[in-house]
Amino acid sequence: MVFLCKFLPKRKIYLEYTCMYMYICIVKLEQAIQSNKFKNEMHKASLNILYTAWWLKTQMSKVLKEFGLTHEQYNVLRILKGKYPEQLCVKDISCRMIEKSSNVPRIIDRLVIKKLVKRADSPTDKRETVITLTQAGLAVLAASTESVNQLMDEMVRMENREAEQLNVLLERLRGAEV
Amino acid sequence: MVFLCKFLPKRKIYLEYTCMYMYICIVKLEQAIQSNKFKNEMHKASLNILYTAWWLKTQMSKVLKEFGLTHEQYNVLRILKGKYPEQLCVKDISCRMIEKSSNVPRIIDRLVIKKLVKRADSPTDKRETVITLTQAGLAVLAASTESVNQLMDEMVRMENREAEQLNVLLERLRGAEV
DNA sequence: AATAAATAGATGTATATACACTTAAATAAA
DNA sequence: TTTATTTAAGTGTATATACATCTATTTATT
Repeated sequence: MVFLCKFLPKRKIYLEYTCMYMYICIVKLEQAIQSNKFKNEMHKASLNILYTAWWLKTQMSKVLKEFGLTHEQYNVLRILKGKYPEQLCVKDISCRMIEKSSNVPRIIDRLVIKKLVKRADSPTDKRETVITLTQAGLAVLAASTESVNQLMDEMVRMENREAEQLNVLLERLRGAEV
Repeated sequence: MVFLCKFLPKRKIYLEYTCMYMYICIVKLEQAIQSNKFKNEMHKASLNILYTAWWLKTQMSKVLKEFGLTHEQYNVLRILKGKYPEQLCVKDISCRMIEKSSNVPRIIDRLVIKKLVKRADSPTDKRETVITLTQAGLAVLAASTESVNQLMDEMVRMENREAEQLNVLLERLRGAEV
């Protein structure tokens, strides 16, 4: 059972939980945002996507925190791993970020301080900086990825077929542009 | 056609677009994050949800910016409207936020400065503050909601049946906890 | 009634997002 | 070859998130 709450109440007769401490296992959107006034199913779906993304991020961040990583720092490390041992410049990382408007130079600043990545000038283009994973970065990434995968396995029990269908629908949603 | 880019290039032979200016109409996740290494369909689905949420927020924020609102400020206004003319305390708003960890007191600070909401002490509980929409708040909300709805109609062409199915799958995902 | 526990809201700090802007370098066009 | 355009990375500012902590107040328990 996964909780968002910091503590379980000591009293026999509980007071109301504040929303911050409320169980994260609430499933229904209507209950999570305490509203059932949706313009239509598409409106509900957009709120559902935003809520599910928050839910996923919150769960993952709890695990990543044990490794001193934020969700975004983890994303940068994974991108670097994807091409390892090749080096990537800041732009290459930005392009691969899930949230495109992330400020990659500053995320890298923090990873450099923790000695998980190294910055160097590019030999081919003097405007560029190239980023490399350090051995420490590789180790932290491996350990945290294992924990994240374990969390996902515990948390989400979805049929492969259902996940496939979800992927189709999400791309259908984004692609519906005319 | 919706762009993320600030400008269209003046040159005949274009240089590469930087990722920040790249078209937002990329549909395929593989292309958007330039990776096709997914552990399984569920892993891909989780990235797809995070990316789609970012995409939705980015699109909506562009519209809301014309009204001087952030996505979160808009969410607070909508929640207040949902119970209008009833007043809500900060906790009631927090519970209804899509992103539960939002810091509602500070979002309200900014809405108060813009005179879109009013703060007052609760008569029944001295710890509480009650928040009310002002006439200006109602007006800005009505206008911005119209624009947002219009955007959604233009942007997303999804069958009602598909949106329903998407809602089922998202709740299935969150509810799959054991 | 006195005390312990919990709540409501606010505040402080580190990190991240959104967006505008700057500088140096690279590239296309004149 | 000179100039205009574009790119890469970084910086500054306002806002938001994540999380811990504080104070006043309310509620349950003793």
